Amino acid sequence: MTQLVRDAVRAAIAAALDDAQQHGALPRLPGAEIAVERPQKPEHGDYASSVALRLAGTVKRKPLDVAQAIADSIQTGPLIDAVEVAPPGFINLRLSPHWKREQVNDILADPHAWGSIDIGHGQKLQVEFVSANPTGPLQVGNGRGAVLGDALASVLAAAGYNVEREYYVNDAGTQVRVFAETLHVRYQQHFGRDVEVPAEGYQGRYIVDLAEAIAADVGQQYLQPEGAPPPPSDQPDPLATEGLRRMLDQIRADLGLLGINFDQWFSEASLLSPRDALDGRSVYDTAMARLREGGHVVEKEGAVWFASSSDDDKDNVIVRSSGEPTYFATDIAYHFDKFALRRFDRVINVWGADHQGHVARTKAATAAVAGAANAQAEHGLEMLLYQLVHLRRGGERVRMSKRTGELVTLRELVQEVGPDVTRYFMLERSADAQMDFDLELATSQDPKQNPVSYVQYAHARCASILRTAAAEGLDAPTPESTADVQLLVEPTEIALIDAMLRLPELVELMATKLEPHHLTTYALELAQQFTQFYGACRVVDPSAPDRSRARLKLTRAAQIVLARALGLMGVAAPDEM
RNA sequence: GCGCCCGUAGCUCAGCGGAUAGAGCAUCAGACUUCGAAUCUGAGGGUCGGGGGUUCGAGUCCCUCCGGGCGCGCCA
Repeated sequence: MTQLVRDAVRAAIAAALDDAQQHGALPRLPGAEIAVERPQKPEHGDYASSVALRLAGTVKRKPLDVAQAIADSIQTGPLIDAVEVAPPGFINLRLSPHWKREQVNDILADPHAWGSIDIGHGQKLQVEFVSANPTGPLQVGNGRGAVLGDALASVLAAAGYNVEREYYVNDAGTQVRVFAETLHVRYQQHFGRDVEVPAEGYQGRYIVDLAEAIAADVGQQYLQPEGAPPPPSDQPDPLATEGLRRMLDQIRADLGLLGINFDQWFSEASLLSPRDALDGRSVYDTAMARLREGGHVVEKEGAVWFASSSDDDKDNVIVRSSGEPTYFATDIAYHFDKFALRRFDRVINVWGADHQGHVARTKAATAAVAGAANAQAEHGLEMLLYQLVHLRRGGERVRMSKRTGELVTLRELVQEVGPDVTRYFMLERSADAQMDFDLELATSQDPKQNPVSYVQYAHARCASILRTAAAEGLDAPTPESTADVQLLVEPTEIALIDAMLRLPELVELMATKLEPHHLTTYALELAQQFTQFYGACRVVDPSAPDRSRARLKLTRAAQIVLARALGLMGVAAPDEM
């Protein structure tokens, strides 16, 4: 776990501000927020604060004077080496190079800890993502949610949360019924019966394949007598169950190809079955009872509605006039389960932007149904929306729909370009950015020109240098090594250390704002800094063994941090390419 | 019509209210007897969609217009 350097810098400035007021260099002020940032230009130091610019107005002094008064009181020491004031009123701080070099030893001391911080305090946090209906294979668009959710979960774990990854399996409701009907038709067609897929059924080829695979394995055992009426929907349907099981297996395998594994596959249908812990009632019934008791339910027009107390939303139907619950109703029960029964402190649902209209009502309903049992239900639910992926093939837009059956599956994409490129590409853009995925471009892309290979190459090169050093008989850069990191004085060496030092604060930023896409930019910059160091500094040099051993430590540290950045993205960190 | 998101270099996109707006790709010019050339060095390329406003300071915040995406009470 790493204490954030920025916080130490901020504390030093706060103390200086306090000190300047005590000595009368500045008038008494109400507590001001101290903004600390990383300047873009190296000549502006490692950290900068604009606090003087903000205060100048209220104390009616020139910004530069205020900055100077604060700067004069900043204590330099082992961490802060120099303080400068720059127009129009910035305070620029430089960290001690000696301290920076020592951080290399810290990175080596606990390779798995670098980049881990503790803003989560072990709070129980769930990231729910993908959650695509198990009525068809995953699409390219699902891949974006998959990659985003998985990287976010990794980032939050690095930030000190106790993270669970969950996939909500919609194995109940309308879509499953349509899936079952279609599957029955295809299954019967396989045995030569003259039946048609209903108009609202799934037209896709994959469901024919599924029916044939089942028929090949089990024969005719699910065949109903010819012309028999369809079984009532509340009866178990062995063919549908088998079909769903196989679809889920395929989804699980597809996600496995991307290196994504869930802790929990949560069944929607399980919300409807009785539970001993709830006195034999289902989660669904319990949640609905809570809603009624809380006065959140109104009945009108023959249906049951969730009465919104928020201005953002209107009333929404939870039980249709037909008596059937809506998707929203089971969703309320699901979130009741998350907060009231499983007691998560925070839940982040990663949703496609087409679900934007559900955000307000789901939050309101969650607070209403679970707020009494778990206060976190009031504000602990957040939705991370990602814009949908538009596929193109050349200039042509590819329309996707499970129902019409024109599909570009995630599996096809991953098999074509590989999991690492898929993940990196999906992660490169912010969730808010619309994304065009040109299949022609993606599949023809020269791997040599891919940013992900560049980063992986830097990692592999670290490994290669370490191998060469071992062959030359130089001792390994272990934490016990007596190599002196203070010999790292070249500009490219310090720049590389600077890049490594940024990771903990980046993790904090990503975890706070739920923005894992910064990882790609960071990984690229880190790889560039390493490559520049490599170009400027000979590491394995028998004529200068002490310096070689110091640079080996730096190389090993760079490998560790590159591996961590790649690991958070879920991208492989190979020792050879 | 209303709500959310987007508009930044030729292309794809970063950019926590701060200093001369960045990267990758593409283009052009150079660099391998040297630890991995899947590399490096350099160059060109921008009225940050338009217009107002707030601020010491706006690509970033507010208003408005234009363009694109998604959604809008008994689908999921």
